[in-house]
This record gives sequence, C-alpha cells and structure tokens, in this order.
Amino acid sequence: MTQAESNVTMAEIARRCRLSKATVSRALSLPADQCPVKPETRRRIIRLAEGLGYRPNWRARAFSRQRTHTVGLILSGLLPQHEAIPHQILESFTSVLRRSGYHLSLVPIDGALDWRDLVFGGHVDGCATINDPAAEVVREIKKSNMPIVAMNTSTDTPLPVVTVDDFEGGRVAGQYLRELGHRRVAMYANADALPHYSQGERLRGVREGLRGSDADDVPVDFVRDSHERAMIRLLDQTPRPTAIICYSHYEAVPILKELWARRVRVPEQLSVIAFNDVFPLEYTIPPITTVSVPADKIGKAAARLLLKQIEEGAQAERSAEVFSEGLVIRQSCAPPSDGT
Amino acid sequence: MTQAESNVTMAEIARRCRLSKATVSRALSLPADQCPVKPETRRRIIRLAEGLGYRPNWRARAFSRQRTHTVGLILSGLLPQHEAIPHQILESFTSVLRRSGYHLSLVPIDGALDWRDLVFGGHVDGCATINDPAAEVVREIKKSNMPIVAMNTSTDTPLPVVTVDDFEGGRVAGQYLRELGHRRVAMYANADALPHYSQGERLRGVREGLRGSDADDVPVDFVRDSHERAMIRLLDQTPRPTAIICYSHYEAVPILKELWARRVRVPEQLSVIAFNDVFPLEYTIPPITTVSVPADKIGKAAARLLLKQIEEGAQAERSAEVFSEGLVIRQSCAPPSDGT
DNA sequence: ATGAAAGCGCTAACAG
DNA sequence: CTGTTAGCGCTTTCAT
Repeated sequence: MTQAESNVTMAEIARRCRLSKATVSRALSLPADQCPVKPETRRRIIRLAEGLGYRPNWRARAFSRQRTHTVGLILSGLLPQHEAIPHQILESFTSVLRRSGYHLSLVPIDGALDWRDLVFGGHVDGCATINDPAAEVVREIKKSNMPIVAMNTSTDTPLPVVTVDDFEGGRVAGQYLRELGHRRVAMYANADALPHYSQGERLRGVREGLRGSDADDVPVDFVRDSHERAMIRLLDQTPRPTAIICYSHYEAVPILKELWARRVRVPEQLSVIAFNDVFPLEYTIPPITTVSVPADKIGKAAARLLLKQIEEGAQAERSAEVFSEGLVIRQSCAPPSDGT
Repeated sequence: MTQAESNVTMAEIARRCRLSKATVSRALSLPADQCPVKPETRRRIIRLAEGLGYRPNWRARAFSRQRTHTVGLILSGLLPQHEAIPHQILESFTSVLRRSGYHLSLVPIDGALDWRDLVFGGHVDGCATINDPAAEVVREIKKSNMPIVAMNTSTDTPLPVVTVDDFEGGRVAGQYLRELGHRRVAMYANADALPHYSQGERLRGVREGLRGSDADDVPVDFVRDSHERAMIRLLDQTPRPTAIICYSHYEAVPILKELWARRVRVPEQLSVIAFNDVFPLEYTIPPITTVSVPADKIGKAAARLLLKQIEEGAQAERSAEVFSEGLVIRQSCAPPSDGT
C-alpha cells in the first residue's frame, strides 16, 4: 500500500447510503442546529462516515470554499532565532488563532522560495509579520488588500500594527537611572542584533528619561559592536560611564562577564540594565534589572485583529495598538559610586 | 475592492491569447526545456501572464495535483520554547526543504484543533516530529504510511529517526570528569524540563563514562527538582559531590548563581558541566564546559530522508540515523579539591 | 428534506 | 505543437 490518505470520499458514502453527495456534504459539514438534513439521516451518514474512517479532503475543501483557514507567518529569515520575545508573541498569537480554527504556515523571506506565491497565490487567508518586515513586503502586501497584522514593529508602517512602546520603555529605564543619580550613561547593542526599530526608540526614550527636569542634558553614547570591543570603548573612556544600558538580554550576559574579567563590580562600580525579561536574566550574578515586554498581549491582540479582517474579507485601515513595557527591578543597578 | 488575490486565471489568459487552457497551463508550469509549447507561443503567454499579474492559484493546484508541497511540523506544545536545540534543528531542516520547494506548516498537538485533520486530511505531503512525540501520534502516523521523520528522539520509535547519541555524549562527559579525578558526581535536571528520552540516555552515559576500567562504581545521584531545592539536596549532603552535570543549558546558569550565593567557587571547589552548546554558556562566569549537539546535521539529514519518502510516495521503513555529540571544553571543570 | 448539476482553477490523458 | 475533455472532492444554488 502506498497511499497515506484515506480514500473514502463523500461520493462513496453517498452511494452506500443511497443518498446524494449534496446531502452527505450537508450532514458532514454543517453543525446539527443548522443542518437541513433529517436528524435520523444525518446520524446514519455520520455513523457510516466514521465507520469508513472518512476524513474530509483538505485540498478539495480549500479549493471549493476558496479558503484555507491558514495564516501565513512572514519571517525575515528562517525562524526567529535567539529571539525570545518574538517567540513569546507567537505563542499567544498561535494559541488564539487555533481556537478560531486557523493554523500557521511559515513564510520565510529567504530567496529560496518566492513568498508571493504563498501569500498572493491563495495559500493563506491572512498574514502576520513579526519584527520589522522588509519595505518591499510591506508595500506589496499593503496594496494587495490581504488581511495582515504587523507585530512588534514600528508604528510607522502603513499596515495595521500591534506593538510595544519602546520609547516609553526606554524612558522608564533612563528615568530610573537618573533617579539613582546616574549622569554618565552608555547604551550598547551587539553588532549581530537584527536591525529593529526598537534600537532607535529605546535610545531616544533613554535620553528622554535621563534628561530630567533641570534641563542638564545627559549625553548617552550608543555603541554597536562586538561584546569585547564595546566594553573596551565604554570602559576605557574618561570619565567612564556609571551605568550601561543593554539593548536586550543578549547583550547583558556577555557584558557581565566582560565586567567581571575587568574586576568591575556590578552594581557597586557600574550599573547594568537591560531590555526583555527573559531567561537567563533572572539567574545571572547579579540578577539583572530589565524592561519587560508584554509579549502575550501583543500576540493575542494581533490575532484578534487579523481574524476580524479575515472575516470581513479585507485588510484593515492603518492602525496601531500599542502596549506598555514595565520595569522589573532586580539587583544590577545602584547609585553611582563617587570616584571614577 | 475586497479581494486580496489576483483574479486572472489561466482561462482568462487562454481566451486573450486565443489558445486553449491546456497550452497555457503547459507554458506556465513546465520548464522551458521540457515544454512542448512552441517557444514563441510560450513567450507570448508568459509575457501576457506577467502583464496581467497572473499568479497560479495555489488551492487549485494543490487540488488538481493532489499535492500541497507542504510539510507538517508536529509539535508537542505550541512551539519549541526555551528550546534552543530544536530551534537549530528546524533551521537547517527548513532550509533544505525550501530549497526543494517545500514549506512548513505548524501542527501543534494541543487539543484546540485535531492534528489528524491536517496530517491525514491531505494538507501535508509529509511530516516531521521534533522531540519525543506522543505515543498515540507515533502509532497513528506509523500505520498511515504517511512520509514521516522523527527528529531528536529515541531510536526506540518505530518511525524513521534522525537523532543524536545522547548516551555517548553522556559517556564522554562522565569520562572527562573521571579523568579529572572526580568520583562523586551528581546530575541535575530542572523539574520544568520537558520529558525527553535524552534525560535517561545522558544519565546512563554519564554512569558508563564514570565507571572506569578499575570497576569501582561511581554512584551518580540524579535530581529532578527546582533550581534551589536541587542545590540544597546536592550541596548539603556529606560527602558533597565534586562535580555536577546539568541536563541542559537551562540548568547550568541558575546553578552557577546558586553556587555563587553559597560561596562555592567554580571550578575550584565544584566542577560544572552541561549539555547543549548554546547561548549563554559561552558567556557565563566561568564559561561552561558542555556537550554539543550537532543540530544542523540532524535537520539536514532529516529533510533529505523526508523528501525521499515524499518522492517515493510512501513511508520509509523503521531506521535510525544517529550523530555524535562532542565535548566543548571551557573553564567550569577542574580536578576535585582535596578536602570536602 | 433531498437531489441534480454547475463550478472552484488547474492538470493530464488522449486526439489530432 | 495544440486542443478537447474529463476529472480532482467538495460546496452550493436551484429545483422538486
């Protein structure tokens, strides 16, 4: 035997029941309460279908209904890698979609296959992007009227967006450091980090938060480099910053190590603060204070917005739903030490 | 306008070119070298198609060809979460598949939707599991003859498997510790870790590696608990272990913190070794020695095995392709200190 | 309450 | 080289 699928079709069942395909279709696909088929007949059909191991042919259904009940997840690379936040977002996004009968198909923009074939060829009923999508993708999807939601990206996009207020998150971090007394602060993003709008937003926010009411500007040096070189640049300058803001958890752990190697104690001699409240920030030495991103809220809201569009059969107008970030205070920040 | 898809069909193109649908179909779907259509006609058709923004209807194609060019990725929960290894595996798996024209659909076994509808209903041409699949899933897929490959799981499965030799990995770790002189060793897995065959295999391997030629058995205590309680149990016993083996990277970082809090120096007073060479083991203090899993090899080999089955239209016989793990020596292990 | 028939858009014999 | 025709399996008017 070489077939993987059940071969029994509605026609087969109809023949055996001496009924028409139409009746069988109705009995098998309509919910009891709104099914015109005589209840007894309906039961007979269903029983036989189960007996024969009938399973609706997904391809035929998709073809006939012009719907796949599939959502395309548009990814910049293959999959979100070390990226814990996108991951958490997807978790809740998927969960809501599935409860509504939709499942996910991966649509990486990678040059191996043309993403347009899936997205515009009718493989999906709607799409979602995670992180900043390529401008070309945005443009083409926008004009296609395909239901779409952009998650975790800038509100500059002309698409309906569900995202997070990274500026505000940065501001909160900056303000916290300012209140502790810090006036020389630097921000660091690893050179490997994917380009993402949040880098700029967080930096802007941090500067805003540090500005303070007395209008003395606190310059914030932004370094994008490897872990080691970043530390060299940041620690060897005079005066040395009293606090370092990490763009994400990915920077924070290596930084701790570099500081340890240089015998710079955290937080006594230098404060460290990060973004993204994910493993392993809770478990480092010391545990790292960080700005948390409400990933599950993004996923849920995005799913709902997408489902609405799919039902209405059209892309939503440009819009933005923005959630706030929060500060999770742990033990990596303290008032600056006096001497340099 | 409320349609997302291009509405131009082959029939439309045929009409405009005053040709039959068949010719258009041939011109548009066959590669130039094996297309019976007169080159000039072919070009004319293609040009018009492009002009009209024609795009083949994926649903119709799938229906007609009885193929979706889709592979179902069967997941135990929603998505592989903190799980870096499954992630790396998927990366290479997906990449190979896409180069052959296949893409991925997510099939979580989560109760929200029936996985059987997708897998046996003809949504996918083949499937892959990652980590230990539920016994029920294995059974049903096995007897369905659906092309399948099980990745990163025990070779006990009756399905074609591509996996890793966790016993051998454990043995290498155990042997390394033994050669350093350790005779009191414990292994620790966090209680949150998903049940996975590798737990048992690694433990068996560790015991084997520690056994040594002189037949003095080294008992290995296996603790499955929370980070804190595990440390209490392990460190408060007398005599205390001189080395701790972590089931994965997820245990290693918190352990370091617990040890630091107790002023137990690593590796001087206690050696730590882990499995999975992933972030952030390279960046901890000290960097952690670990057993590495060749994730990319698994993904690639699995993809090839699956593609072969899909081409042949049948599930492969039970088989196992097993890759070796390697030891990445860093700075978390040393000979045991003399006193307790 | 049930049936007949058309059709979703593309593919694949088979003819010419 | 091109056209005709018959599906693929299910849904959906429109009749009865």
